[in-house]
Amino acid sequence: MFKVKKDYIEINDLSQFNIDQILESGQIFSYEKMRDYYLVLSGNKCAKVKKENNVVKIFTSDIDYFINFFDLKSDYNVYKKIILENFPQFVQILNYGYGIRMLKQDMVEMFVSWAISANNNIKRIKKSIKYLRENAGENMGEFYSFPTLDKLKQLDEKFFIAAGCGYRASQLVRLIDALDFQKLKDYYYLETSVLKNELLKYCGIGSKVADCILMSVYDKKDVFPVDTWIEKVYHQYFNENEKDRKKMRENLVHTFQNLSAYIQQLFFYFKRFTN
DNA sequence: GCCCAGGGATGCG
DNA sequence: CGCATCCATGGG
Repeated sequence: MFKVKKDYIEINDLSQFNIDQILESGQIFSYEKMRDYYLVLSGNKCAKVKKENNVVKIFTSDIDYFINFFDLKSDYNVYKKIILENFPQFVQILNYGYGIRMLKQDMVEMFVSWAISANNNIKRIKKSIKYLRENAGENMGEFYSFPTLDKLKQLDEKFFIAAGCGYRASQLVRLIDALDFQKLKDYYYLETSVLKNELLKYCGIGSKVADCILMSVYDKKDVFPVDTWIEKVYHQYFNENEKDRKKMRENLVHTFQNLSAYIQQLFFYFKRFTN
């Protein structure tokens, strides 16, 4: 699947790694398409992802971090095979996002980013997070780091309004005020449902945002964030009359179990870019 | 002008 | 618990 070189990671199995699909599947907001590579940011780290002939090269100064970030030790062709065996009706959706992988991202950045994402669109979300990086982060040369938690705690409501966060600005201040780094790390030991109840206590984190944090930070597989796009998929493939997102989520997790988070990304990517 | 975007907080029963 | 209403902002 991959080889570690001196200053980059070489991906040689492109049947389960497509950087365009990974970045456009809506799980990451901090990245930029440059002339001949992608600049991928996570917290205070960065990687340059270059497509070459039959390989993709990930240039970074922190190879171990991005091996984990891109989940390179997992074999997604195994996941895809299991999905095809059990749910052959989704072969088209699976083929469409064949190169998607589940990113393991920066903790604080995800709490803030997913809170900003509520009732928002990806273009505006990216713009706000870029503003946070460039106006409260550290200049790292080629990019700006995501602000540290200490720095975030110094920011006021006005700052988040200037960042384009709209009415979420006051929620963000309350959320950030309540965040405690050690407590967030201790959450790793909690089971999905227990942790979700903890996350729901924070201002700005409801059921959907909690599910996104569970999968992008805490590596939970048995969550299925239901947004407007998943709602459309649900109406198309499951029940066209269902309007209760909670019932959709419960049924989807019950159906897909530990493949839920991955299939959710596939569904989202498919619905967003077809028809 | 309306509708939509990776929904959530609040209040009311 | 369920349910309705309101919420900034920019693009279509």
